[in-house]
Parts: sequence; C-alpha cells; structure tokens
Amino acid sequence: MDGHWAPERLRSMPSWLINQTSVRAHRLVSEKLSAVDAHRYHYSTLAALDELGAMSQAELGRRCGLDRSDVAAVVAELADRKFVRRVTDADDRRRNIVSITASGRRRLTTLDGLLRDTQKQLLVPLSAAEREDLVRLLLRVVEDAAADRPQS
Amino acid sequence: MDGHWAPERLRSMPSWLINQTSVRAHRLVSEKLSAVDAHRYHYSTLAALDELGAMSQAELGRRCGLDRSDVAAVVAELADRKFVRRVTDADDRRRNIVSITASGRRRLTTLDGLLRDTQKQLLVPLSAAEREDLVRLLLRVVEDAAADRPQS
DNA sequence: AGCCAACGTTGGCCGTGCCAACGATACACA
DNA sequence: TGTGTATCGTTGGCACGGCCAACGTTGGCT
Repeated sequence: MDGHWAPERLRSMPSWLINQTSVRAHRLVSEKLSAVDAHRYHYSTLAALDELGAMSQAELGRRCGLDRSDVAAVVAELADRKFVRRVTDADDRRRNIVSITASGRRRLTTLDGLLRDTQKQLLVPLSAAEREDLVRLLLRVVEDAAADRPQS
Repeated sequence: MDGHWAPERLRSMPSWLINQTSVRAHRLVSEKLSAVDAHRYHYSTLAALDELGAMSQAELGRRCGLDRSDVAAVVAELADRKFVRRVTDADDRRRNIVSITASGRRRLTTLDGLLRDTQKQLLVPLSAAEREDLVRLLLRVVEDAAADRPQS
C-alpha cells in the first residue's frame, strides 16, 4: 500500500520476480527451520532417502542438486544426530551408503509440517489452484534446466 | 532425460522450485551481463531512473529493493561511467539526486535486449501465455511480501 | 537549543553455490 | 601385470549476494 512500486521493467521481468520471491522464501524457510535447529539441506536429504531409499552421497547430491562437498557436511550432521546411517559400500568401497533411520523419519515428518506452513505463508495471496499452476510452471523450467546440464 | 529425478517432496515444494529457478536465472543473467561488464543492480537502477525520473539514492533503494549501501556502490560505478549524474539536492543537502544520462539510456537499451534474450532462454519450455501467467503469479507474491514489510 | 529522524558512506558479517585438490578405490586395456 | 582414467568422499577455500552497524551530516520538530 505504499504507493511506490518498482519500475515496470522489473515488475514484468521473470528473473527479477523469481529472485525477489526466492529471497523471501529463503528467509521464511530459514527462520522456521533454524527454530528447530534444522537446515534446508537436511530436509532435501531426508526426503530423498525416505522416498528413494538408501543411496550413495554422490547420488544424493545428483538427486537434490547439491555439491558433493555440501552433501558430505550434511550427512555428517545428520549422522551425528542419528537421523541417518552411513556405512561404506562393501561392493564399492569408494561409496558411502546412506540410509534414513526411524528417528530420521520422525524428524522428516516434523519438517514436513513446518515447511507446509511456510509454503502457505509464502503463497498466501494465491488460491490453491494458482499455487498448483505456479508449481507446474516452475517444475517445467527446472526440469528443462536439468536436461540442459547433462550430468549431475 | 537422465531418468533420475529429485524427490517428489522437493518437486512439489514451491520454495524449492523457486530457489532452483532463481539459481539458474541468476547464473544466466550474470553471464550475459558480465559479458558487457554490467551488473544486475546496474539494470535495476537505470530502469528505475528512466521510468520514474531522477530520485535520491534512498528512494532508489526502496524502489528496487536494494540496501542503501549497495545503492551507494552502484551509483558510484554508474556515475564513473557517465551513465548517471549525481548531485547533492540543494533543498535537502542530505540527499543525492541521481538522474540518468543520454548514454545511460543507450546503455539501458543494450541491457534491455540482453535481458530479453535471457528471459527467453530461461523460460524456453513455456509458451508466451504461460510466461505471462508465471509473471502474474509471482508479481502477486512479491507485492504481498512488500505489503507485509511496511517501510523500505 | 535540543532531540530525533533520514541520508550517504564505509566496513564487515554470514549463508550459498561452487571449485580445487587430495587420497582411496574401481575399472579398462595393453 | 602394470598403467592410465574415472569416480568417490573429504577438506579447504573462494565469490557473490543480502544485510547490518556505525559514523558524520543534515533537516525537521518543539
């Protein structure tokens, strides 16, 4: 209601709008997660392990779009808190096989609830149908980008 | 086409999709702009000055969503290259009145073209109508966020 | 005069996404 | 069998973006 808006060129530029939204989303999500001493990467990792089963850190990184070095740090944190088990693969001793634990699943449920609330807060001006539209459009963009960058 | 996708929880989470898209958009935009030795903030600033006329650095920051300190740096750079004039306001000597120059307008036109191409590249999987939908949805989210945070 | 608020500027902090390098291991092929 | 190439996990670090704190300056209010 200020009456002073951003220039039209920015208000109609997808990359600018996406970035503005991303900054806000990041702030909301980080606040909520840090309140329970969690991190965005923790959620991505737990979700991947829960849905797709145990896998190596490298594949974890590919699935979630994380760098190997960041995966190593996150897995170490999750393993410390027993949300995740990490054992070296007997068939390929370069790999660490990471799997989610029972308490990891409970943790994931907690974070699910937290993040569901946050999404609602972020998209409060949109109807349910519009939120689905937004997700569908963004998903197509993200998958197109993933197709561009062959590996990883 | 890899056949290995991100977990469904991420693929359906708005904040994750927005962030993924933002990272990609930022990479594309930065590449294009740095090729002509420009910066995202330069474009925002020039666009605001062109559309809304001369204004102080503080208002520039409010319009574009930039911090005062960043505005100071950007204006200094643009002034060095004569894309912008900066004079202290005679009526209020705390303020710097910043205005765009003729060569600044030419510069803006160049960046307009560059960024138009980049948006196309980013949203290549979407139709024109879908791109408009996306912009409309995101704009509502951004304006809602701006309404939340009263000042600034 | 006194206090408070806004301005521009400098310096710095922290999180993120990423890269480089290393040792260890697996695999291909001569 | 040996040699080169590739992948893995790990550590350390870099660059950038968004943001905050502090300061001196200036203006408005009472």
